[in-house]
Amino acid sequence: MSRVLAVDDDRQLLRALRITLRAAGHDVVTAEDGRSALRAAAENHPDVVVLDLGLPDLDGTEVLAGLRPWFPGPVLVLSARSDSRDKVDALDAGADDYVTKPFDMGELLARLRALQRRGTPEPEEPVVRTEHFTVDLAAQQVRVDGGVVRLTPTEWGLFSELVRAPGRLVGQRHLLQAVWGPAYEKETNYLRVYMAQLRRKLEPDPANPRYLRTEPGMGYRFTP
Amino acid sequence: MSRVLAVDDDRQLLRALRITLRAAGHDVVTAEDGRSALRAAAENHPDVVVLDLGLPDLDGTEVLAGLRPWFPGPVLVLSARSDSRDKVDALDAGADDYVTKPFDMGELLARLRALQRRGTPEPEEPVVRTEHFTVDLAAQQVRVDGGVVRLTPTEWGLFSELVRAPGRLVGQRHLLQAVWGPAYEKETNYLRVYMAQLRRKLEPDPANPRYLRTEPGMGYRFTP
DNA sequence: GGCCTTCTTGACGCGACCTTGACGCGGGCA
DNA sequence: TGCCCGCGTCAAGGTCGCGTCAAGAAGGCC
Repeated sequence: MSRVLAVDDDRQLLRALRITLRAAGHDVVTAEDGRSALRAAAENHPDVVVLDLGLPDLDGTEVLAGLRPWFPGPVLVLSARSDSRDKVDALDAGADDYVTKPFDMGELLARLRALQRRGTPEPEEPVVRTEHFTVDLAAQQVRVDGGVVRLTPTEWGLFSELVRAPGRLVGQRHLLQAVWGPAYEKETNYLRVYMAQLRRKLEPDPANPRYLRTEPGMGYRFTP
Repeated sequence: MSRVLAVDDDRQLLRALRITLRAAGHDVVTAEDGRSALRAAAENHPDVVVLDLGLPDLDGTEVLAGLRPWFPGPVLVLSARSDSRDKVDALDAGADDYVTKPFDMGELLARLRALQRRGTPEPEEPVVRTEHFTVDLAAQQVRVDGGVVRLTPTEWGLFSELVRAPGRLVGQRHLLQAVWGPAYEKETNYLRVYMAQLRRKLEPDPANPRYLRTEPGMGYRFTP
């Protein structure tokens, strides 16, 4: 989902962080001291940083100071010190959140979610364009020559499955299972009927399909 | 500097908050329960909200749910409960930070600074206009041809869910879960009844809906 | 307590969608 | 050359989902 740089000199905690973050779907990079943390951040371009304040070589605020001028993403600070002055210093040095050890992993993940929610407002706009039509996967809408074409639920299920794998061959078993369910893996005639309908609605020349190609004996392929 | 809405039923704490925040240069608005908090937020358009979870009338997450759809700014939650589950729930409900009572005022101010420093990346339009009516998401009000049209709570819940995703298809399961709760995911007849009422109130020609379109078998779509 | 609004629930007709079967065509193969 | 399998096309039947109406239940306000 996103790349996290985790910095801590406690190897056991670092291992726990790596496992937890990875299980939550993050790509994890680690560092055990301040200098390597700054180097790792510059090299790997993480989306978010989890930073322990008590590092052996640099003070936590120094790492923050080295990070902040160029790193725009959220920084969550971990610390064993619960004194308010430490929190204020870290937050004013550029940290976005401050969690005192020991902490609950679920809470850490929730705070990371909250930070990321604010950080990246729009993840992406999945729109696929071809010469003849455009497909908006988020809005579930297809336009042909500017006009909106309505697809039935089954048609959309089949079509979106193909559009999500542009240029790639999608097996008929995979399509049948994705749209109709595992019990229909043999009903290849369904595919024929609905592919014909899709071509009639979308292809400029339905008899000679250009975008929705048949791979005999294998499956179908969407070629933008 | 900026306008802060502070919500707490403890008048003494509320007074301390007002004094501290005002000394830090903020414009302060206060509320003592959930309903007046939502009203005050809609009327005063604060930049940031400090919200106590233990309110007498509404659960804290309900206030968050009422706030989040249209309020883009940061929300800092105060609570006497230090259980991790409470924190995770509040953060996932849309809170940006969670501070347990008792807390240090300096830390609270530092956390508010950190939240405001990150700013509000979502400049979401609180007002949606069409040729026939205008929707004010903040004030929860709809005007048709200049006249105010009253919507019942359920009608508004359904309608706002659609307006918040203009042009996008919203699945019936999503709508049912958002308005009635997860236990009602199968009651599609609710959708039919209330969509008919909304069309009767808003559409110029309810028999041929122009803005609230049906996508058979999938859901509904608001097209501005 | 009585009135009003709002929500829930059921029934019914209609149209669209899914399913199913039949047929023709073309390529691979003996 | 004749057969067979896979694909495309078409049409018809049955089912399902949607819109509509109305009546009963629940809750708030005077």
